[in-house]
Amino acid sequence: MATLAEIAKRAGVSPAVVSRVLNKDTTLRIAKETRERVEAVIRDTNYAPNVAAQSLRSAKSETVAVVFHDIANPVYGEILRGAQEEAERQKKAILLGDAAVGGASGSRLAQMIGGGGVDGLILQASGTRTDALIVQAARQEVPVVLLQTRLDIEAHLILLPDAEAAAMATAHLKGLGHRRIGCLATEPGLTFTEDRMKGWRQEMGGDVDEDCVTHSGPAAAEGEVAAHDLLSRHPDLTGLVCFNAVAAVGALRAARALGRDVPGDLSVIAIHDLKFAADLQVPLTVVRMPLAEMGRASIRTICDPNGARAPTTRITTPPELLIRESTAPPGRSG
Amino acid sequence: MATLAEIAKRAGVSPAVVSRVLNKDTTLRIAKETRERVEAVIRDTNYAPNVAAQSLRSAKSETVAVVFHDIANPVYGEILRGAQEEAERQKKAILLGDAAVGGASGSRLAQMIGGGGVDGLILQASGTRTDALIVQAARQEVPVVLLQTRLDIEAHLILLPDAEAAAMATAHLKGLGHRRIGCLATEPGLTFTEDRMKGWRQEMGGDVDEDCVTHSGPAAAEGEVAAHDLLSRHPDLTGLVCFNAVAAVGALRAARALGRDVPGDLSVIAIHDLKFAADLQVPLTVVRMPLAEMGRASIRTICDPNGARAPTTRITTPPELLIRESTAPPGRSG
DNA sequence: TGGATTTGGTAAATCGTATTACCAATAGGA
DNA sequence: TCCTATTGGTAATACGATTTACCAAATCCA
Repeated sequence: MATLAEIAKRAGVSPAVVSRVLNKDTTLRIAKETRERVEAVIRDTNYAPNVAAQSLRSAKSETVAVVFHDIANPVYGEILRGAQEEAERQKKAILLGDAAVGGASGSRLAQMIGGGGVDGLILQASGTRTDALIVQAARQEVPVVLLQTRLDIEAHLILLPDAEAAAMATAHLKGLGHRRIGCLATEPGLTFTEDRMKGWRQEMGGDVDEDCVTHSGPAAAEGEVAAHDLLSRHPDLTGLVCFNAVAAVGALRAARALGRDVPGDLSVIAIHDLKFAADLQVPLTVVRMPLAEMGRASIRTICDPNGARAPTTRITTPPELLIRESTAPPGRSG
Repeated sequence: MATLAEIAKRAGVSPAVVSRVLNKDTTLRIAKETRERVEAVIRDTNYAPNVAAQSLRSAKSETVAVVFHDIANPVYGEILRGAQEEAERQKKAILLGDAAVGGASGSRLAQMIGGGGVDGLILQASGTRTDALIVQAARQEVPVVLLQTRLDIEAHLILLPDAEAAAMATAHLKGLGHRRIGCLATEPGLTFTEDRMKGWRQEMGGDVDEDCVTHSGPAAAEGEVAAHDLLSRHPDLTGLVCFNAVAAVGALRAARALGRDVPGDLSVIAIHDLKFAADLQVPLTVVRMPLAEMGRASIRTICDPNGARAPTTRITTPPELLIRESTAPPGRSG
């Protein structure tokens, strides 16, 4: 394993020269031949600087931690993809955490955050698991970026065009002629849930019946239960806006179980796209969110020295309506 | 930011004592009150050791790099989940790489691998992108674990029960009475492709017609093209074994385009499960692979000091047949 | 020839932790 | 009283890169 000192010895110079050549120090005055000799040794000894030493010296790790609520969630994979992309561009590495399986205070990730091993923390998750991480981050003054989740800590918040997306979905159904439209929302109290509710209400105008709103977690099974209940209580609904596509798959199951044809008897539209949305039993109409852009923005915010200080970023890339086969004009029962 | 030296000063001892208390050095003889005093200062100053310094000193990072071919691939997410789980148990952090968007020689990940910032490298991907990483790993004598991909380098190889899975899928179709069974295989030359072919051939016995085998990449669109071609050439096929579930979704599209009812005219079975396999237009019968176990094994191998030296691990957890609705006894055309 | 610049570097001090080797003071034993 | 253990620590160094301050030798200009 080569060290700076060894390279220096081989090239017949001091370690300082090697370091300054590597880091392109413009204040270094050096003879052309010396530089070439040093560069040659670096090349053919295949030298790479020790990152721990660099990190110790510079108090920077060029690494950012990204913690998800559930890595395997098909919707959020795209955020990670965007983050990865931007990290590559900014020459940062990504330390991955999954709040579902780890991240508690004893975890290596927590140690790294608390021990200066990370330049920033991006959280898509919230809960007791991640609280430990936030505490660590605060101690080291590591900037924190929250995705979609307002918390009472000093952190930068990144939001999606949630109200727009919900409005867009609702408008699509209204445009088709639907009036009695239910809402399968995400968990109450969450930042994005409230924003989407706002968009939905706005678009519904006077037609809103609070009893036609229900909430569920982001799993298909949860969506199924909630939708089953809602559709049983309100057989007159001809449209359903789902705030989460995975939950919407559950809603599709519920509709089927209740013998309601989609889109014949019931139109279903959801926020977020799914990889196989087009291959579902009923190809699902969705409003696609700029998730990759959100991932990119999160890394950008961490890397921009002032970025994490500003309070909020709202992604402005507009959501995209992808019409498939789960929505249609209301039929005989509409 | 607290350092060892500061803690030591506050507690009125030398840094050595603090370090040895933290690391539970049993050779340290210390008065009970002194220890308690030190521990108290550590606690209420909320001290956490600097990881870069530790890493520099110990030449260990407690970090493992995991590089995927495509993070967003719904099939392989489960591997990551398993790896994450085991990493948590072993107190390792995971540095994530995606060969699709980065990982080239200039990337921070490559720098970290080459600079001793990583204790091991797990590769699910192969190709020019990852070659740079392998070179870096070799230089630092970082152990490499390959998932499913035999390469001509010094590395530990982890394999799934590929032959068994293919045999199981084929046997399911034969058990239903199918005889003319096609095979939509993965790309030729790959380790797991060959193993699955072996399992398929074995189970097919004499019934195998080489012209009924085709290959495709792991994307739905690729599977669709290949399957469309195969099914057009061989309209007599009543069964299709797909080596990859994502490609199988494409095959389902192709069957539909050709007007072939699944499972009425054609039974389709695939290797790997999909999150929404049960919600597809035709719920897909699959052979589920122990992917999480593979992820766990990869971390275990890295962490076990002798692990990466042994040449190969074959995961023995048996694949699991999940019968849904894409397979049935051959109909009128069978 | 002498003073000022420029050229081409180097020495040394961090960064924070871990560990080995050592040692003063007290206690114990005869 | 003197010698040996034991107790309870400490001093010093290495890990590898970076950077600031400094400086000898060569060159230039008059």
